[in-house]
Amino acid sequence: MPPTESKSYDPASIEKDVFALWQERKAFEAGPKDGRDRKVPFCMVIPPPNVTGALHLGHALNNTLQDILIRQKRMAGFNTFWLVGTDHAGIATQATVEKTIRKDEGKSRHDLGRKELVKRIWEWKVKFGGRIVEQLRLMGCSCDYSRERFTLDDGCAKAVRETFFKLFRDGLIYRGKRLVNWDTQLQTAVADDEVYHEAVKGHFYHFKYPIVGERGPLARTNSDERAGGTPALPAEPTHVHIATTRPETMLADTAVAVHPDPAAVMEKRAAELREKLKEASDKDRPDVQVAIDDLVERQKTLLPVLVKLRDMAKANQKIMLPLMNREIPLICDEWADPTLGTGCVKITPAHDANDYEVGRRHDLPMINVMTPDGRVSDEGGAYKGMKFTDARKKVVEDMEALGLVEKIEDRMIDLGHSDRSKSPIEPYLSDQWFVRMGDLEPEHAAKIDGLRHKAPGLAQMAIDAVARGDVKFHPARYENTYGDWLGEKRDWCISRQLWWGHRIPVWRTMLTLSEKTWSSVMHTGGKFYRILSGEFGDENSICIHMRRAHDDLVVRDPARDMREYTPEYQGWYSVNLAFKDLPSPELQQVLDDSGFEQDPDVLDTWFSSALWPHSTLGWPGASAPSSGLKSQDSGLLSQFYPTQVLSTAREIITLWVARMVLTGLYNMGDVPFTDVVIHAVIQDGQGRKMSKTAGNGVDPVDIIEEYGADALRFTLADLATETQDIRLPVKPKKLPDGRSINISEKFEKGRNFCNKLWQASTGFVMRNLDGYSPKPLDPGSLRLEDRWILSRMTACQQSLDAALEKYRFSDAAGAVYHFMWDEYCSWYIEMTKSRLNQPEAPARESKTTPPQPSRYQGEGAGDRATAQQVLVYVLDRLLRMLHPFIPFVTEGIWQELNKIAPQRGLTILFDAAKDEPALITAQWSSIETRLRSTEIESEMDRLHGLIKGVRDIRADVNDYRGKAKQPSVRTLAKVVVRADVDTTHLIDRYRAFVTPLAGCDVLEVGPSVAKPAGAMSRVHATMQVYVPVADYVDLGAVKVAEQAKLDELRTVFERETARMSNEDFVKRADPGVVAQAKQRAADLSSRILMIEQHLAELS
RNA sequence: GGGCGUUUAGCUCAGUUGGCUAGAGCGCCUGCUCGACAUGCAGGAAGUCACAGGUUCGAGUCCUGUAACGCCCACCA
Repeated sequence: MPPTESKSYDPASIEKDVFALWQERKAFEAGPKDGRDRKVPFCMVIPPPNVTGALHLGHALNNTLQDILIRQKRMAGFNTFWLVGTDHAGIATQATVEKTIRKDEGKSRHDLGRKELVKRIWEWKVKFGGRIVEQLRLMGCSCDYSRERFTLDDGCAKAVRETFFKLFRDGLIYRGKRLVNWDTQLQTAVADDEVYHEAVKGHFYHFKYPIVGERGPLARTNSDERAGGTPALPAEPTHVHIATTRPETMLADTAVAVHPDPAAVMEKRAAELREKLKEASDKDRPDVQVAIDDLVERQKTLLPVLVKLRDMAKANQKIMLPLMNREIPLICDEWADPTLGTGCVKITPAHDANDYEVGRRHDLPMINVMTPDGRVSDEGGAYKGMKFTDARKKVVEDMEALGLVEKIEDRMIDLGHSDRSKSPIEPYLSDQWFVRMGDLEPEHAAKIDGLRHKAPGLAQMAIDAVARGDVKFHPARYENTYGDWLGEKRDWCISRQLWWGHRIPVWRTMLTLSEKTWSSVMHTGGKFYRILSGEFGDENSICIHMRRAHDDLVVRDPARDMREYTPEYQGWYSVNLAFKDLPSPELQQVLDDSGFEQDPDVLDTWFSSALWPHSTLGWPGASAPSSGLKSQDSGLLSQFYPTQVLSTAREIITLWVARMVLTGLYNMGDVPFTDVVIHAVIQDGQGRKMSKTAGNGVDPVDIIEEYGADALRFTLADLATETQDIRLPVKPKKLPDGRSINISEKFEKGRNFCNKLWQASTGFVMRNLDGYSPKPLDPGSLRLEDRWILSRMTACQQSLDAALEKYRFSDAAGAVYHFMWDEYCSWYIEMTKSRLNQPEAPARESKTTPPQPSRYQGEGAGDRATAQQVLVYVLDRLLRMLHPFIPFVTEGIWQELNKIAPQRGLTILFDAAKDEPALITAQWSSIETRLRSTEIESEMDRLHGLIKGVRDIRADVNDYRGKAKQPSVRTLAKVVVRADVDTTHLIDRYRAFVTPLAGCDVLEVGPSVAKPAGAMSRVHATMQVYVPVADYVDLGAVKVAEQAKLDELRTVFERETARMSNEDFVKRADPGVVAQAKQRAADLSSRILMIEQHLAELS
């Protein structure tokens, strides 16, 4: 693009070419061959997006931040590697493909079968799975696309098997009956965090269960008690009253519980409430009072009954479960809260998490009345086969028929729903695999190599790593989220009832051991024996786990521990075989013949993502020795593990970050990364989550089309503060093609910024380079403005580096934004214009002052060349600083600049510019502190003060003229500046750019120049600026303006003097602060004096 | 219920160990098509820093409490 025509920057015109250039140069690949010595590694792994997904704004933000980091490090000479890939995302992907198949072919997954479905999903993945990575390219993300990974690829599969095997062998994986959130539609267990709660309309059913025995209604023929009014039966309860929102689960009740000390609980609660009443606000008081009244009533009427029931429970009283006609015990358990409901609670261990715990405490049977598809199971008696929703109606009807329904209340119920299918969750007892997170017996823990730093368990090991500072969070507050969650040490359910994913590498069967079966199973010739004997591998590749059904006797090494038959081995065993490697065909045959079947479940997607940092770098290696489980060096692994930075959203700190730390330590003996950057969540303008369904989301690809990739990136970086949420006002926009998209005006900031840079570079700098030839310069040959911009440039570089160091992206973007716009464009470029426009003419010598020995030379021939040289040099440095944020436009400009001005050093200050054909791998600037000069900056501030003062007066003048409907004044005829000698020299020397920038024809300056009549003034500490304005406005207006100025200053002055007259302030404040205040007060006072004088003269 | 966070200009947000007259971008107002840029230039108005106390010479900043909002976790027979 030749710098001839003047038009706005068009991102689309260069983004594609620039990206191709980067790829051609293989700039993204780890260890780029660019001749630079890149020894120090810098590695990040991308949080793998779901392979089904499309880029959303959260991804855009996160990947912008990562790309900023990696680009900066690449320029700084690190051997950078940004690993990219996608996640197979079990449920999401399977659901997506199942849905298409159902729509297109009307078939379910069961119609297709497991093998076929998995094949179809792979086909789908190959065809559509590349979308999100393509979108990363659109954004300009400099990932190493040549090493793209997938959590279900062979390398990851190998890592998964190895990890599973190790955990299994170490006794950290177990299979147990546990309550899970069951999604009856997808027929899979759903993790707690995949469940959302939603209030739905429901009912609260009060049932009566008859008490068995002499006192109960089953003995007496009649029961006429009603709970309303006075209780007739403190002594003789005949029924237990329970309340439930899920009546159908009563089919699985195995007890009813009452609290062991109801009186105490009620009293304690009452005391709490009375305490609360004392401190309650007026608003809350009535509610608290109601609660107290309720409780008092309960103590009167309900407590005697509960005490009685408690005693009966202690006497092993039985209850008859209606409908099922099953005797169940009345038990004492603290779970039954006497202040809630009826004070008694039905216990359904197989269908409720709390009841499950109660069941375990009291050794109750666990009866599961639900089938995987949400129907009543064989255990449900007459209700067998009914859908749960239908069973509910029928149960209530039947209870009513028996007269056992006390009442039915309407109630809102907060019900768990599956994130995926949106169907209600059923707590369900099912067989699942778990990773043990809690602390182990010390002897057990000591035997596990993977538990580093003498950790007692997996969770604690990961907690300690952060506590030690091996992993740091930014912002630091997220360490709490991490630590709190891990601190619960809840076991991790890793099995999913899906077909898409890493299948659990365990083969299972049941064996009967008896004298009769012994030899055929365990002995020579027995098929199982071939496995036991080590024919297919030793304990480092096969782990055998036997558990006897009736007493949970565990045999870990049957080959060693069960050599000969003894009667004590008799029993039913469940046998689990875990293999580190996929079974060979021969072994597979043996497994088939011996009745082993592979577990049908797949692993939680997070299991493979947890390994992402090391599995993608090559762990466990092509031929990991099966013995030591030491990682085989794959090159990448030793070079890049541990990685440096992980950037992600806070919602997966627990699900993902914590588990990566855990498996990293367990498998590698070291944390997977040293720094975790947690970015904010982008919400819409009302603070709502962006979502497809709500239609309030912004598609980054739309933004790229509308504003350009750089605009997207810059704006996001600019927004990336340390807050937890970012609001982004969203606006719909209709496109010419009729499509409607969401945009946000926020992105205009980024677009405008890129355009500004483009205009300054191609429209100004490059167009003013004729005759450009860099030559050695020393600081003394530079003019004030040259030294000033170099000083400011250095300041910018300092702020930028410091901000990036601390992952403060918004500060980093802001620093470069203001340097480029306010200092380089608004001041420096403007200041060079007079030099560039008058190539041969030396700067005029002052007429009012004799020539001084100048501190700033170069005001003559060659000045133009110097201006060009500095202009180009600063642009060069600016492009380097901006490149991580807005890579496309900066690279585009760099390429043009290379053609026009390939050499761009300040030769004496720096080595001759190296040949840097691409900005992406150009060198990051080091900070040259000797270029920084606060003295220069403050001198320039004085000149800026003068220029702003004159502009200010002109704006005032035009304001008054506008009101009088007179044309505005562009250039003032004359400006008079009275200043001290030093300032006079300064201004005089630089009048060449002061006059045009201020906008005046004549500039008079001197320590004692005559003050013009009828002038507006601006006063500073070292100068007074007077602009005669009688020709433009009437003096009344001037007086008004001056008076306003005066009033403003007086207010501030009063505040300042009040402070100064405060003895305590003078005595106690930091001396520097006091001195500052003194100076300020003196300043103000002299300015006030000058304005007062000026006003007096005007009158 | 537990934890974390937010509350500063009309909007979106900065404001680091307490100390310049509390800032930026957008929007608004005034004026500018003068040779990079109207996606621009010059200037301006606009704030009881949520509220109430406290500590301090001094509080947007620290402490206590209150209110509203948001997020995460747990739980709700």
